[in-house]
Amino acid sequence: MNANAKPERTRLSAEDWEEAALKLIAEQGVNAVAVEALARQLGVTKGSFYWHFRTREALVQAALERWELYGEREIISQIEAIPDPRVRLPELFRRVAHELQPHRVYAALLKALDHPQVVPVMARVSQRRMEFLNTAYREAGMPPVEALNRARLTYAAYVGFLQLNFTLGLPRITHEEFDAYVEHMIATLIPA
Amino acid sequence: MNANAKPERTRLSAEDWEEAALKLIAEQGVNAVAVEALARQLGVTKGSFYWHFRTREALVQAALERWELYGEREIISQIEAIPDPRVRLPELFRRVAHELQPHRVYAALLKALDHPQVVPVMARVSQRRMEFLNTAYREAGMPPVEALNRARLTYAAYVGFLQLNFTLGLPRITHEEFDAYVEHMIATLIPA
DNA sequence: CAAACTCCATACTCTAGCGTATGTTTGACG
DNA sequence: CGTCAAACATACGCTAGAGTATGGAGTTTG
Repeated sequence: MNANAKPERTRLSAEDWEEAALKLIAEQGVNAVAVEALARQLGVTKGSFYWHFRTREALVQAALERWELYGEREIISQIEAIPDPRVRLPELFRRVAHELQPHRVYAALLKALDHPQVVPVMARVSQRRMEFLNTAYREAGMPPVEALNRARLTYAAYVGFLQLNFTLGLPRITHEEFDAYVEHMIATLIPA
Repeated sequence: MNANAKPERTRLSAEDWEEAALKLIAEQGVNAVAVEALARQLGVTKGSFYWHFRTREALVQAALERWELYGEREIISQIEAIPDPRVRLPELFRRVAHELQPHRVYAALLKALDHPQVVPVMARVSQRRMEFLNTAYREAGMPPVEALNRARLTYAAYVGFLQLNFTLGLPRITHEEFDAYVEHMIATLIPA
């Protein structure tokens, strides 16, 4: 409950605020990003905030852009390193399934789609990921039109899963059940 | 811009407020449900509202329960009337795909999943629908475990589609493309 | 070491939106 | 046609949270 989560840096930068905002978004959603609350959490007051940002909206914007920029480099590059295209997709499914931490922000943003600022960011990110899936399916030997639809379907299933299991806590699925579900997805959505 | 959208009923009931709230939810989300704004829209003032409801929260609750109760009777009963189980699923897909009006509220609630009141409602509704899909797959001849996973996958795809195309306005899909996508879903998710 | 800039505290204003208190109209019914 | 309760108006209080004004402490630089 204390305000000293971070090792008590003496002075803050704009990036510190953005990181804190992102953390708060992941934990409590975009609406929870209030300047005074954030300031308390960082051990300072509003006076600090309004030196770094002109408005609250500016902070949210900066945090979202930061997430869009640095948030998803890892997985995609890891997957692209896999030579055989036919191994790539199942591997992608399994890795995404088992590293659910990076998806926290994405899930939080999904349920904050009221907010006008998050819509364009999510649109861009989702679009890029779907195009990645699209080429992955084509490289696995699927004809173009079918690949596009399959990419849409796959990504919709991903988004829907986040909503149904992260946000809604539908009847808590067990680990074994979850693994079985993932394998079922692979069997259903990836061509033999 | 005038306040006389409805044929100017002299006096209102609680149900009128609930309906208006639902309409507002569908159009602008749950957060837009403010009592003074709603009152203006109905041509009255707050004084009326606080006669019918004890609090704003009570209105939202009543509106959600109303939606949960009366909102989805039609489609399911229509589908259950189809005798052949193997025709049922494709038909369900196509009808759901082409009557996107009733899904407006569901989509609006999906992006309002911050709000604590909507979570249990959405959990119940989603759960029921997934169980409906589950039995549908079993009756179509699919083994139980696979049927359950396929139901999860199908419903996740549905939810994700709403998010990606309603809320985010991803590159506006054409009618022909959309029909092709639906047929692709049917071919992929429903056993031959 | 003094000027100048960066970072932050304190104290304030302003607005939106919920809720309350209390008076006023309408309409059904004896 | 008077009565009483349902339905509404008006005016107010209250809080949360964004934004402002201003001054001071800490750090860098000439």
